[in-house]
Amino acid sequence: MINEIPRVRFAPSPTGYLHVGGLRTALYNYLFAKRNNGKFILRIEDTDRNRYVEGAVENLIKALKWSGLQFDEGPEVGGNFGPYFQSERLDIYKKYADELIAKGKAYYCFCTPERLKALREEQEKQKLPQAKYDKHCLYLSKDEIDKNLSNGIAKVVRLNVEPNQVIKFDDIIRGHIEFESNNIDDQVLIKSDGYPTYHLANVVDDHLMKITHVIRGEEWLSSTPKHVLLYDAFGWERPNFAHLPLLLNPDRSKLSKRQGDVAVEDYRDKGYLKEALINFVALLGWNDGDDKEFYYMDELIKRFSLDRVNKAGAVFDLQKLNWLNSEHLRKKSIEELLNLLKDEIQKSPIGMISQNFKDQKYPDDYLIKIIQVMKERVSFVKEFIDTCTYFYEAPTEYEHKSVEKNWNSETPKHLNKLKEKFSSLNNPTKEDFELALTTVSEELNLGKGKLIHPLRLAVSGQSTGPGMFDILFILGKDEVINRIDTAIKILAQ
RNA sequence: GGCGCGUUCGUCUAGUGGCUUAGGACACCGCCCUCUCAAGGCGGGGAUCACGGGUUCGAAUCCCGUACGCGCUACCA
Repeated sequence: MINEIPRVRFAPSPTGYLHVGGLRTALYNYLFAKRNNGKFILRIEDTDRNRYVEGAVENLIKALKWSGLQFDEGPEVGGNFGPYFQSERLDIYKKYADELIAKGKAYYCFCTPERLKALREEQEKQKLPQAKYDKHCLYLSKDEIDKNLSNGIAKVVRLNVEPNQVIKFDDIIRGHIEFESNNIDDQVLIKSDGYPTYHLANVVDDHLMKITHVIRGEEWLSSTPKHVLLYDAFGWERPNFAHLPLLLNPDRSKLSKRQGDVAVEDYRDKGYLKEALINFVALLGWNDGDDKEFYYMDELIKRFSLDRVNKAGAVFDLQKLNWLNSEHLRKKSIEELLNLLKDEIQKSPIGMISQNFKDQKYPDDYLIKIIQVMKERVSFVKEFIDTCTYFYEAPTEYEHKSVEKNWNSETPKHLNKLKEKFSSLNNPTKEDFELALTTVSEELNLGKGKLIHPLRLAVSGQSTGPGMFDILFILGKDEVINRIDTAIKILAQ
């Protein structure tokens, strides 16, 4: 055990998408593995045939890869401990279930769903502290069992929980925990369709796959004693357990679909950077004991430790995610941003932008200028487009409030004057534009602001944005003059 | 109902018995900067550390109880 290399697994059931809570669990497993030179394994827990979803595994793997959580063993990449789909390991579970039955640690149960239901109702009526299976089939004679078996009567295999035991284990995050076996049901291990339940499958697989640390959500804490019982029944060494606090909705219930987006894919599609999502989710339940909040994956790997994982659940706070997204966006190089922006423009639903891009009307150096002036003003890549569409298309409408405030009967005259001055410029720089405007303001004996605001509105249609001379420079002389002309025409109406 | 886990500003959290008049971040508010919007800088409000008892010279920190929240309680995972 001492020099064993750590092996951890992320074992989701394929529900169709990767839940952000699952992402956090996967991330902590991944970080733990990388930090300790161990292996990160992906295992698909697809033992519920009623919940089969087409394409779910592919989506899951895609989302995991997008997030940067590359697994060392699992579907597609293989490994020495496969298969990594539980649905392909049925014979293994059967073998171990048989072993348990032989040892008297498990038994066949032929009770019908109807009997079970009636039993539960009866127990409820009697106000028994907890509803449990009554071990009826444990006391079937050998002959009865054989007869039922040979007659093909539907059966399950149940764990034989001995009463009056105290089940103890240690959790890395929560410390020592005890359960009384009297509170633990004779859990079904093999369902009547021959598939195992989670409880059997995860124990068998974790043992066979040599998992050293079981790092999973807190919702599993209550069933851990069942797993412990299984390890003990098999005579296997128990792995270390670490039960992570839950991710919560704003109302502090378990994070769910009904109260917002829960799929990693949702966040990806909304334009969140994977770096930001990872950074954010890492901080939901873990910190390094200092004030650092901005992390890249490699830094997380260096710093992560299960000892510093919190016990209490954490609310998924979008505002902080947004902030981290803008932080990560700003740290990106121009080249990276250029590629991200180009991807985004192709998808742009605004006006002719996407088509113009395909017609190569936005050369790289043009986009780079936009990025340079907008970088400090955006939180999402798409905002390089939709908060400053005027860089891509001439404005077709002008912000109403700003029109009222900044355009008046004098404006056409001022704009004309500016147009004249700009016309005389030759390939003007930002400074040339500024000098020209300053000159006009002196000639007109007006404060610069009296010209800047109306002009900003004329060329951008908006009252907010980067420095106005930056806008002029990026648009270029001809475009600026065209837009001034348009504004003058509109003002004449 | 039973069992388990949890509880520090609205949110994420620091804090592991004296360094704490409980620190940081997000969000919010104000000021500065300024052609606007951001960014940045400065400042502000905001936590009787769930509550009640102990232990101790001293407790957010240790113990007990209570309350509240959450999770589990399936032939789901």
